[in-house]
Amino acid sequence: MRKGDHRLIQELNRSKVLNHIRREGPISRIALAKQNGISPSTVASAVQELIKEGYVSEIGPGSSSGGRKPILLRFNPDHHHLIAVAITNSRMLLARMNLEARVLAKAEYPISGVKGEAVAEFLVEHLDRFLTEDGVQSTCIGISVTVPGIVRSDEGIVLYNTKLGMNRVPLKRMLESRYGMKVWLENDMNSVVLAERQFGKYAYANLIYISIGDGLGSGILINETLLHGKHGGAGEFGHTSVNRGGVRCECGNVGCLDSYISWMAVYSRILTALTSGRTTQINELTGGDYTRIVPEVYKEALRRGDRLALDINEEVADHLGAAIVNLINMFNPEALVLGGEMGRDNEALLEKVRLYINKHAMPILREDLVFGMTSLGEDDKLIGAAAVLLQDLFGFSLMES
Amino acid sequence: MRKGDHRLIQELNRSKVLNHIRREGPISRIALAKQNGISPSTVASAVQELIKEGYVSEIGPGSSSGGRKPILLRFNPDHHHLIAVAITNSRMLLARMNLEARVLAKAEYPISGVKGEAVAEFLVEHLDRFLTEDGVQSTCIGISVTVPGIVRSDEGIVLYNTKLGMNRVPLKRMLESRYGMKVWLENDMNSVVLAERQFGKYAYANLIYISIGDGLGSGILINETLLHGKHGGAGEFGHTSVNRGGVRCECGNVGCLDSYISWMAVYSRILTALTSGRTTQINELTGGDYTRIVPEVYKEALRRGDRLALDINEEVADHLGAAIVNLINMFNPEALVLGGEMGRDNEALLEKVRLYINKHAMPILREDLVFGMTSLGEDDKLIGAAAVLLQDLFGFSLMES
DNA sequence: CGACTTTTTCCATAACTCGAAATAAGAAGT
DNA sequence: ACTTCTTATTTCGAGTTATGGAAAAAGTCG
Repeated sequence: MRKGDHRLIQELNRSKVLNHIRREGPISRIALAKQNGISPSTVASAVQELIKEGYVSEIGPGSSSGGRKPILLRFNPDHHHLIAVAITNSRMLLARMNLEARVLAKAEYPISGVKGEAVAEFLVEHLDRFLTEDGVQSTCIGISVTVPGIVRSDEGIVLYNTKLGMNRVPLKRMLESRYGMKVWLENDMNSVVLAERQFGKYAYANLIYISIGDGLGSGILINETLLHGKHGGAGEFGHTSVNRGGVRCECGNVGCLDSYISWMAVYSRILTALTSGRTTQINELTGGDYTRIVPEVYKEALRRGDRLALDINEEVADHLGAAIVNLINMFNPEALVLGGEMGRDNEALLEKVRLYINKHAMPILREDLVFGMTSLGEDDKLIGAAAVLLQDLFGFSLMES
Repeated sequence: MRKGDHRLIQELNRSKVLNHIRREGPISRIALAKQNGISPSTVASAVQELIKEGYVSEIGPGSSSGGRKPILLRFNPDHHHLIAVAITNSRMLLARMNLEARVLAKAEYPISGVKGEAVAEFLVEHLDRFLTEDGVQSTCIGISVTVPGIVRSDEGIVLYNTKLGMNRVPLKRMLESRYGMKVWLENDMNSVVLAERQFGKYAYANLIYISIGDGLGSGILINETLLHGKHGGAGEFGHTSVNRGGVRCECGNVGCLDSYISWMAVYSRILTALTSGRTTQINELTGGDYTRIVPEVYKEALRRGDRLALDINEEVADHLGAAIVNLINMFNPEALVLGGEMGRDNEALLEKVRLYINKHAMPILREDLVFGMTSLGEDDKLIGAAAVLLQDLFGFSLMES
């Protein structure tokens, strides 16, 4: 924990002023002073420094009620930029973003056959090219990387990722020594829940994000802070056992939620139905080509009211609902967000799960619970990477250094 | 959030010094300065104040390696005291305790037939008498109360407790206005997990306490901070559903863990076995008197290797094990502690659950996981109440005031 | 145009930490 | 017993930062 010295009070006040401008701006110096309980002189000197560093700009006079017009200040998101990297199990996204998590430039590369340490090499190779682009005026704050799997964000190590075959890869150290910039590393689900809070429509301090894709993952925010657990392994929602008599999972447990409601589970149920000759609109949507059955097709079938899709959806919703009610009882969150390839835009699923929650969760815990669909677009993991960096850049903690 | 001013840095340094003496003392001023990165002069002035207030005492010279002997300082737990109140569903405990959570004086009253607002009156009545005891020299810091049920500790309100019939009782406000002292209020399980960390043998920042008694409860510590959730309703471990086809629980869910492994569930299974004529040592232990079947008897039967008790234990361990593995996957804790009437000293259960964990939890999450029995005695909830107060008294937070 | 308001800037002051020096007290060698 | 060295504590001046009040700047309103 930090000690108390003059640097501490100055950094704290600076951080309070900057975040207030970020969130409530445009705003005048005097309003900043009043709303934060800091004296006008202190605000003035903090603002002076922030302007010099390019984080804040004066945008001209505001309106007055009989006196000097205030000089309004706003956060300036474009004087600096950051590099966001989102690694998924199938592709790698690179982006240059501004301090409001807007994508300024983007590149995407499929990862196929690249495993283990080679993933880091693959990243470095493409990042080299991406970073040497011309015409970038603003200064770069650093690189923020999100990866699926178990990540020790404090040490910057990818501890464990089956599909990419990564095992104790010290990605942060590798990138920092190569590029001489500060590097952040975080689990992808964790990054997205931060992003939903900061840049989405879920500005809650106790927020849970649930992603249904080829696996099932979650990111959990408690008192504005990510739940990491001892090794960064918290939030393994997909390996919650929902059936003690179920099949053994690679994680060691039995009847894992993952094996009931991930895309793989849905896909195999569709295949079983198709091979047993059941009629479904999925056939028309794909022209009978099994390889063209993807989450989008399934969701389209749902929207069209296809019986098979609806049946599967019902089953998924039941399992998911039960698991989510357990989450609600354990965490008492303010809001729950559904996302991932299977969750996104899947209104049918959202509604079914909502019904389950209303029927089974404790009234006091669900009455004012917000339950909704992800509000970030397809760049969610890039925005997540940015959110991780920005939370650290603008946040204030007694723990650091 | 607090602003940065001179008071902040002084309070922070004072808090660092005091806690360092509390945890590492006896210790000299110079060692405090070195280990905290604070200058000797600052330490000296902080210590001077702490001595004046009675929190710290000089205990004489330590040993030297060729120079002036250091003056050792120790935490003085007896210059102040606090009042701890533990309300359970069946009785009320009052105690005067010192700042090391040692019980100095204790009283116990059965609560029978007292419900709702009357519980508060009952408390006040006995507390009046307890507080007017003679011979108390040290100054009283305040009153700390623990209650089962859903508690809004920030607002000091007992939101909800079925068995005591309490509903939105503003206990903190009531006691503060009557006694003119600061009052703390916390859920009982939460208080105990704090106590296990501070005064028990589980000094982990990420700790989960599980209590099996007439109900099933948990207290969860994340990064040294209690998990409260939005309304203080987090940690309702007993209402985790483990069987979607199970019986409906009063909480609204189905197949709650509570209905499988609480004392009520065990008791009813014993009764069923007895009435169906099964032979068991429980008969000998109770002389056939069903009303004398209590958790202690069941645990004694277990120790004696009674077949029925062992069978029930196996079943309980299976359910509990599955639920705990889910906890491990969600929280990735450093340590898990088992307590409560059914858990305490129940080595058979501990071992069975440990086996289940080793078989089903993800290796990376369980390898260095500590799983053990509660280390606090029967005063656990009183020590818990003290821990809640002391955490707030000695801890430092940017949030307060 | 003058009186009044509101915002911003400037400056002397107070509070606190820090580092160096002074003081205190004991250890070790002669 | 005396000197020298080592370590701990205290003292004091310097440095840093917030603060409150005064002054300046820039409006509004009649």
